[in-house]
Amino acid sequence: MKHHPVLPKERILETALKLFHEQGYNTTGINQIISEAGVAKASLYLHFKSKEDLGVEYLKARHAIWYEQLLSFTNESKKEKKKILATFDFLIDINEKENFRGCSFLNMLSEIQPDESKLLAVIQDYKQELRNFFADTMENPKDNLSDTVYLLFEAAMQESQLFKSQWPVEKAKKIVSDLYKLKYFK
Amino acid sequence: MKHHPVLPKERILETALKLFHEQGYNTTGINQIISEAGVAKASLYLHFKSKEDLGVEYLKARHAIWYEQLLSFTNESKKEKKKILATFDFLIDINEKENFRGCSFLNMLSEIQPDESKLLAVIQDYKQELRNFFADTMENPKDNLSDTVYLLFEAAMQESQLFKSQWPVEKAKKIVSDLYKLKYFK
Amino acid sequence: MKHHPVLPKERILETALKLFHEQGYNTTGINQIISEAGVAKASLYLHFKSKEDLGVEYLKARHAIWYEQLLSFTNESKKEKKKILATFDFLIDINEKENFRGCSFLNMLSEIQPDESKLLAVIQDYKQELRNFFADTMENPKDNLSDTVYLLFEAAMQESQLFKSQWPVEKAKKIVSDLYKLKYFK
Amino acid sequence: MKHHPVLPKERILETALKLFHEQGYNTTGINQIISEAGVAKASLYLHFKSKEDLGVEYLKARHAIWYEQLLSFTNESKKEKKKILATFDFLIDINEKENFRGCSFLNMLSEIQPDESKLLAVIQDYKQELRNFFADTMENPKDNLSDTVYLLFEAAMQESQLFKSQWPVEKAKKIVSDLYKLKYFK
DNA sequence: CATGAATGAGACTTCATTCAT
DNA sequence: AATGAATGAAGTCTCATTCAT
Repeated sequence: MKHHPVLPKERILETALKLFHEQGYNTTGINQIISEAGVAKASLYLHFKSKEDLGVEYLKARHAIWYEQLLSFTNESKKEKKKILATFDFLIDINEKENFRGCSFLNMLSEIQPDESKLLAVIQDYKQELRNFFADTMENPKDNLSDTVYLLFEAAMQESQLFKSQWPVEKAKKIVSDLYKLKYFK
Repeated sequence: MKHHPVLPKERILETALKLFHEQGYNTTGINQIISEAGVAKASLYLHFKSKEDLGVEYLKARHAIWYEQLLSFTNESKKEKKKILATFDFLIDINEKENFRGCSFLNMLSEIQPDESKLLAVIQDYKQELRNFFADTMENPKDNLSDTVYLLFEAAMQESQLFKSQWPVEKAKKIVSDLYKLKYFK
Repeated sequence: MKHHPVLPKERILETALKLFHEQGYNTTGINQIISEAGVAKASLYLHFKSKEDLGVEYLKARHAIWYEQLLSFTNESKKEKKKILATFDFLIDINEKENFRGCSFLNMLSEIQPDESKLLAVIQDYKQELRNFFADTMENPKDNLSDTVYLLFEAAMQESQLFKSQWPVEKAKKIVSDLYKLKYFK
Repeated sequence: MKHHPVLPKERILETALKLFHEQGYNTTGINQIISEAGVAKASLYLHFKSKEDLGVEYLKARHAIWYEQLLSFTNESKKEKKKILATFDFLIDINEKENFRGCSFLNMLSEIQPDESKLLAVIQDYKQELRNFFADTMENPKDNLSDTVYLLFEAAMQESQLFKSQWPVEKAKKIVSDLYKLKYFK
């Protein structure tokens, strides 16, 4: 646990990234983080004002990674429908790689208290960004049809975590595909 | 804190019902529960083997209440479409009454660890029951179209908790209504 | 755990006999006893005034069993030396059967507090009885030579528990045998 | 309870040394230790991983003190016989000073469970060291005669704790003295 | 910049005992 | 004679945070 090449701050964030996602925010204690990061306790509080602050940085880092992966899936196609359907392929991929741990942001949402408003604001921002992504990707801006996809996407993530199965993703993908055929999205 | 009229076991469960739902499972300690229930600590462990066991009983009680309320909304109509749309009215009602605390079951899902398998099993059971409810309510059994509604319903709950707003429910309800008009559900 | 043929009081004592000896007095809780005996908690306090009282009854019952086994070994011979040496054979036998749990009385001695005087008195009585047994078995009353055997016997029990090995018993037996040859015991 | 001069870790160990020896290991709770040491609970767990670990440190510290006292008694003589007999004088002294609390190591032996293997290993080590001390002190290595003394020494400690009396020590000492006269030890 | 020591508050669980039925 | 419910006290251990160095 000693003499890592990277800086303490990075090690802390990396470790938090792993543990908060795998075990949850409340379940992961400061002690486990510093122990696995190989860092002194005071060092954590030197770089992060509080656990909530570390939580915020965790969400930021997680968002960056998550979003990049999403784009790498959607950027392979030019057509709207293919781009949209590719988002569900991304979910299948991440479910497999991360063993159905679901959405980091929704998971933290369930854990936070009313007084942890910083965390809530960050989560809302990133989810709004995802809504915007779907809206921007879909050509027809009329009537927020993109939210249909957004809601199905969110449900797919949540339900595959719940049932530890890919069926919700596959079903959501099929629903979206059918709706395209039905000209639901004009 | 003394001389309550009801039995200790009931007081414990009632208090847990309130606190687990309002504050979350991990955030709510055994001490707060017994203090607010006006009961000795050993009394809790007399009636519930562990906190996880109390959590299971909480989910059972919550399910009973929740499901009854759902049915009271859907039973007001005879027609399928109206029944289905009424489920979203139920969400709007409960969001308002409970200040957007979202779904007890999904919230707990985010908090539990792999070793708390009893809790996961209970959550999965109740969600499967909800899936079955939609399937049974919708006449056309072909192709599990009912899961479209199920997924939108789940997303509506989750997203209204996230944004502290009714728009996801209203949007989901409109989507379902439009799909009926489009003959999506045959 | 239900509908045993024997009386509750007997079941409690039998269970305590097993558990106190195997696990120790303080380590064994009242709850485990009643659970394994299949008896209500109040039933225990109906038949035994307190845990200490149950402890006293345990020592009595244990003594009866232990002493009977000891006599069954010594009664096989008529000669003093053979009788004495047989006591060590008894130790070897009981060590094997009970997996080196040592002496119930000395074990409890280590656990009791100054205020548990009833237990101490019982232990002292039974150990004095053992001293008397050696004194009565050995013909020559002069100078309490029997205490040499008593002390070696006690040490053999204690040390075989400590080292989880029969060597202390075998060594003690050999020492006594040698002393006989040396005419130490006249 | 505040502003003690020595470091918390030392105060904890000192207090444990006193309480474990006087009251026993299981009977002495962590709460009493920190209360009498004037230290926060978390401080105990900062310096000692668990109660068992504190128990190990207690045994180490106890051994150091005990052994030093033993040597101070035996080092006063050059001759083997006098050295050996001095060990029993040491027992008489410690019995008096410590009010017949017996041997810390044997007392803990009676309390520990099979899963507390660290403690058992430490106890066995120190007792083996004592065996070696007798073997090294006695010139004639033939036939492990030193174990005769070791066993009598152990019994003397145990039995004086049991009977709250010096007679077992005095008797053991006399036996050893007689054996020297008998040329038992060659 | 980095650290190990120290802490108050609280986590979950079990103790031996009593009481009303 | 027998029981299950109820309890105050205590059990071991961990929480997020601060401070002097």
